[in-house]
Amino acid sequence: MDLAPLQQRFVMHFGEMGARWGVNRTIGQIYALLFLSDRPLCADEIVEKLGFSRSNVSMGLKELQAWRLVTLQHLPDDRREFFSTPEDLWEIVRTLAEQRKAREIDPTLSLLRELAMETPTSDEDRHAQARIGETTQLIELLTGWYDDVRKLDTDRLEKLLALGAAVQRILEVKDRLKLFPGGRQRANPDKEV
Amino acid sequence: MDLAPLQQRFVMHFGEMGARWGVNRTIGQIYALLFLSDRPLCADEIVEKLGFSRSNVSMGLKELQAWRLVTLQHLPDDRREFFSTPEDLWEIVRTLAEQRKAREIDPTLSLLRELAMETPTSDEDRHAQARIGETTQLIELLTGWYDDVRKLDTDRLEKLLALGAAVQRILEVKDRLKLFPGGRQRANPDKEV
DNA sequence: CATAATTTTCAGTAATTTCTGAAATTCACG
DNA sequence: CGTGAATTTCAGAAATTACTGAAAATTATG
Repeated sequence: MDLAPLQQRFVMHFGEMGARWGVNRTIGQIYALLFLSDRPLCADEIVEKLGFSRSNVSMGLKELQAWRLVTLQHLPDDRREFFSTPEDLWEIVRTLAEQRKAREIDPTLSLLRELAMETPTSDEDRHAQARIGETTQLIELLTGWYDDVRKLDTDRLEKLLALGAAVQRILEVKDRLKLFPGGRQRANPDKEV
Repeated sequence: MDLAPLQQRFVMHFGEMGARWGVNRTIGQIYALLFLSDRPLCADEIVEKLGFSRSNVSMGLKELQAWRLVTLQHLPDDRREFFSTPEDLWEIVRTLAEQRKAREIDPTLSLLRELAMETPTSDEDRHAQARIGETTQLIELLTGWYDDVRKLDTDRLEKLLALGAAVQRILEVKDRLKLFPGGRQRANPDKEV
């Protein structure tokens, strides 16, 4: 491996972490390398830097493209394919969230919904189904929230995140305004979201 | 395997999914079984239901305890250990988030902070370090938000999630109130959270 | 403290996943 | 359309991870 110590440590770490994120060591390292690079790299450069076989790098890049985590581009007067990651970190976060949802959450949710339709055959089944129903609701709440916030532009999203729990205080103010009116009144204050 | 079809499908699915969540098939299935069960189960019952070896079940339960995802309890006049998952789904979500943060995010964050301190030895290094710095900031923003919302009680958390992007509209109202005052004014409106 | 029920450990094996090198394929360009 | 540079495929090897059974350790109880 031919890398400056700083980059080496980063790349190694993401190799290990890759495993926890549904990709293998090779893929984690390739991604980390491209992420740090100040220019697109071609497959042979990656082979050189990381010491994997050419075919392994080829497969890794394929998978990273399937995840939409790297993009392919051509340089003028060069037949080779060059790869890079987005400059914008938020774009990366959004892609990761999108892909993980598609791979982990969506299939689970459709199974849960399907199971919730089945007719239970015993008390045990009835309990299991109740549990499955609760789980479905909770996941729907979480993914619904996600579907909402992902529509926000980055600037608003950052502000919202920076607010953190403070948003809660603002909501309390909102509620208090409803309880002790001074301005316009809602028709039915009990009907909470 | 000795399970009603409904439970069987659920258990199988979480066996596969377990792999994506940092545990293996056995552990995913054991957890799913306990999750659906209407009463605590002992190791031999799990062996019976899932068809794994006794030792494998023992190791799986150990790991689930390390994750704090199952709790051990004793029944009166019975020497065996019984296991169950929390009734409250939110408790489960919180535990999962806590554990994944501790296993994936925290080690990454401390490495990134360390690397940000190193002295770069080249232009390439300088670019890499800038990227690492950006990443650190972004992760800090996300974990800061998480640290805030996890302190909310379940009721408030659910309401906040249900609001979704609508919270954005409320914030806009808040901003407008600051810009066109009518009530009490903050001392220093620029000093945002 | 002896016993028997229960749980854990661990060395070896089975299963799975990752990785490689050789061969096949693709593709731009003359 | 032939050439050669670049990429991909894939069968098998290597490495890793999961699982088992036998033996050891633990623990409640008489």
